[in-house]
Amino acid sequence: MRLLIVEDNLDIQANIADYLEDERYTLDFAYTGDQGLELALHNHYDVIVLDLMLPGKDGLEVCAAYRRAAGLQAPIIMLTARDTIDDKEAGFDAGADDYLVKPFSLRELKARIEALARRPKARVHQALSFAGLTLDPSTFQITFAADTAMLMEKEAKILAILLEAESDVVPGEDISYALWGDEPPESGALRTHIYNLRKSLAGIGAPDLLRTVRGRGYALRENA
Amino acid sequence: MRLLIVEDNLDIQANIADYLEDERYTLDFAYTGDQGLELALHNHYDVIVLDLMLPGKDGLEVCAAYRRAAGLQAPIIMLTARDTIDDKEAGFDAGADDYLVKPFSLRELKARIEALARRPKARVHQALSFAGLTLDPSTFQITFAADTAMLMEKEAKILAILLEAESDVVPGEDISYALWGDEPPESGALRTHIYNLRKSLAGIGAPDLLRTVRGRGYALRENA
DNA sequence: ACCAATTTGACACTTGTTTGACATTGCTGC
DNA sequence: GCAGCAATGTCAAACAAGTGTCAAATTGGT
Repeated sequence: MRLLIVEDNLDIQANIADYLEDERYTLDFAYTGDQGLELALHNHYDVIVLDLMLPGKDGLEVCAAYRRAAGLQAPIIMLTARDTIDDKEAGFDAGADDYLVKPFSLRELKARIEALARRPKARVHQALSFAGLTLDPSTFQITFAADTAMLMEKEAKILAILLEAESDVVPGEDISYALWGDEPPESGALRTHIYNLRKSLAGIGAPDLLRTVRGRGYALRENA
Repeated sequence: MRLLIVEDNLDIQANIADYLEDERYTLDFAYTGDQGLELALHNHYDVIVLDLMLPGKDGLEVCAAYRRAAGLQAPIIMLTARDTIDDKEAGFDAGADDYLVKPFSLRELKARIEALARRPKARVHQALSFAGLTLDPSTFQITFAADTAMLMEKEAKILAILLEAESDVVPGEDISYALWGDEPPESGALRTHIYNLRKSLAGIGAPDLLRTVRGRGYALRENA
């Protein structure tokens, strides 16, 4: 089981580490809210233990930001010295699953971690859609009317960008950057991907949905 | 949202009723452990609030009995006057999802109810099975139609992970982490285990059940 | 030392991506 | 209009990374 502990107090951190770091747990630590959020977004954890008062982003902000990021939904235990009802409610509203007031017993922390971990992981599947076309960003499956098809990763990513932009024009350069970052392929691979994406769209009865705006980029067409 | 409140103290019951019985909640009440278990087993609740000290069966017994009953896994909040760590641990061990010490704030109760309710419903640790394939996680025996076979530990663990994910894609990295933690074998041992697992599946007449999603992981196939 | 389970490593195969050569389109200024 | 030209479309072949395969070596327990 993999845990993320976000806590700036080194004593508390050491205590938690001593108590939980047996063979069944693997712990990652963060000292600031930003660091914690970074780790949480780039790794998979079974449970996240999050202090409320942190340097940088505080626990509530980290919690809310993490919950906004799709696809990542590890249960969160808030840790805090305060214990007013308002704080607790704010914590739960931000998306925390449990709330523990300092000083707390390590045995209780462990019990609550295990209670949360045995709940099944929440899955977030929010589909992107526009003009009758739907894309599931995690499976790369597209749906138009009754037809479906699978896309390759790059094509799906391109389509996701265009769907998010709705009918706005997206510069090819932006798409290129989203796919490859600073170092895009030298030869126009993007052209090929657009070509393949169009073929897939035509295959499910949505031809001409993806239009070219010469010199400015690509966009989805409102009507048909 | 439908709640079951198992509590023998009529005052507390009335308080909870007053506070929670708005349009968003429907409350059922039970006064004894037996009555509570009866109701819990025959109805679907989103959350169950369970007092620890009850006439007849106490909360721990009710909780454990409910958890043993397959198919019913509403989250349970334990309510109690005691607050020693041992009691809490006993509660979590019995299968409680949260624990609240009397006297408690009704607002906190509500916040915790909502935190539990928004988690997806737990499935019982029913024998792991999917698409006609069954795995006994303790003996590593798999069954498909009339055929059975034994798996090695690693292969069984991989299959268990995939079965839990149902038809979702599980990244190879996640499987790797579950098997070996931070330090996976350098060479692709996972590939070999997948290979062997496939051979075992083919041996009992379930070939092609385990599919590869290139670049993203492995998953079980719904149909064939 | 033996046995079973696991890991290693070499190699073959598969598949998504990129390349490059060429065709087509749609501007621009003459 | 109509060159001229840059941007874009088309497609098959080449590439590289990911994955499958399997036998041999290693590990860890009894």
